[in-house]
Amino acid sequence: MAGKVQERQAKLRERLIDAGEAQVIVGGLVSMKARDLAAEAGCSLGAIYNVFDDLAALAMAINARTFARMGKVVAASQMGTAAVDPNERLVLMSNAYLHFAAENANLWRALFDIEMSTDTRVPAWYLDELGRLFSFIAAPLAELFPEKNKTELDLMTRALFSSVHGIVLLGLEKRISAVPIAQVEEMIRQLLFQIGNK
Amino acid sequence: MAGKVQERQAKLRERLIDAGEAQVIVGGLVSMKARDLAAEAGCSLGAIYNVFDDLAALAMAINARTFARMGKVVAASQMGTAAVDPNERLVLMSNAYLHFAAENANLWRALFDIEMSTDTRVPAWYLDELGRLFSFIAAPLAELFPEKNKTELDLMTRALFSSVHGIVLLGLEKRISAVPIAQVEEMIRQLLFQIGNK
DNA sequence: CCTTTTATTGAACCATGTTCAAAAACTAAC
DNA sequence: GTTAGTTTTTGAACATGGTTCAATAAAAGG
Repeated sequence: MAGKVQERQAKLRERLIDAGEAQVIVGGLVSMKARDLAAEAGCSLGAIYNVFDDLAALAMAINARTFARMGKVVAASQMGTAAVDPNERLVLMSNAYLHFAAENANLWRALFDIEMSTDTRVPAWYLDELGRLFSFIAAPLAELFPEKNKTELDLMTRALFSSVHGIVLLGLEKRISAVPIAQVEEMIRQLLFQIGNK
Repeated sequence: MAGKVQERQAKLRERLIDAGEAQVIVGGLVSMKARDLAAEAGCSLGAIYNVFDDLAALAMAINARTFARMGKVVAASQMGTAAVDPNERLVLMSNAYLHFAAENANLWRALFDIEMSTDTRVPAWYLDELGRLFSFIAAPLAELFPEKNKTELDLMTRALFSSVHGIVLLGLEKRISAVPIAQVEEMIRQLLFQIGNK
């Protein structure tokens, strides 16, 4: 049986991702410790490094899961809304983003905690997922601004995503701003309706 | 001489902040190591802990400097612009913020790297500086929206700051978006002019 | 001077990511 | 089934780095 090792390692990978995810949820990325993971996943300390290059790689595997989950949530917010006002579609999408971030605060933060730790390139799937997110935004925007070309729309899409991201980011930062979720929603709604008002 | 020790410690504090700041500039907050700081500041390892509770406290002292410097830059962008169109004033301010962030990337990032590390409260001066930043934004906004009350303006101010912050944040994240500064400026300009268009 | 108090020091402690020589498990050949 | 070779797994050991604290030095008081 050639695939026996592969399979066992795949199982271990899974268990480590599970354990890591659980830990990130309760204590954030910084609380994810190699020895705890090994204990939780029922493997030796070194075994982690048989299936992941380092803990950053494990963190990225967790991020892949989170990103996929978030993608589904954002996509779901647009299901059957083709006829809905584009502005309102953007609000629905942003609220989906906000609520995902609020309900998965530590996992969501981990998504954007990749850069400073290592100097490896961001993996392709990450940029792909981000691209998918952007395309969700671009669709209603294209309806709102049919006169804009691809480049202009692209810039606008990034600007809008970044803006909503910023509002969610600082809105969830209890330490700094401490705004209730409903107010964050209101900020997003205001921003998006201003944008739509040409 | 009673103040002799105080004075020597104050000098050491200063040297440590200098050394730490220099290190953050070149390698980010994570590259700031206790032993390096001691060597650079010409003191023993333990001496750091005579003048700072821990490295997080030193990081905060560096942040205090950075924040003050940034406050000056933003304030300067508004000097003598009382007669200028409020929209344009917001653009000037945001561009000042953007350029400060771009030219002081690691120091600027350190400003927002306080929360996850420790669970101590954000110091008062930090919230004060942030409040000052907000009030700079609130002034042109109040001109643009004279009908809004204090609460509404406050919400709008936060939303706007967060939006610009988000655009700057992701715009500078070379790893993720890789947008030239001029395009980031363009994003901010578009956003702000949309906001002003009632 | 000697004593007491205060400040400074850096070796040691602890936590934690990562490695790698040795052990274990597995495979193939006979 | 046994041996020899190969692959996988292991966890003790290493490297790094923040923090502490007993020991030392400096300062103050008498």
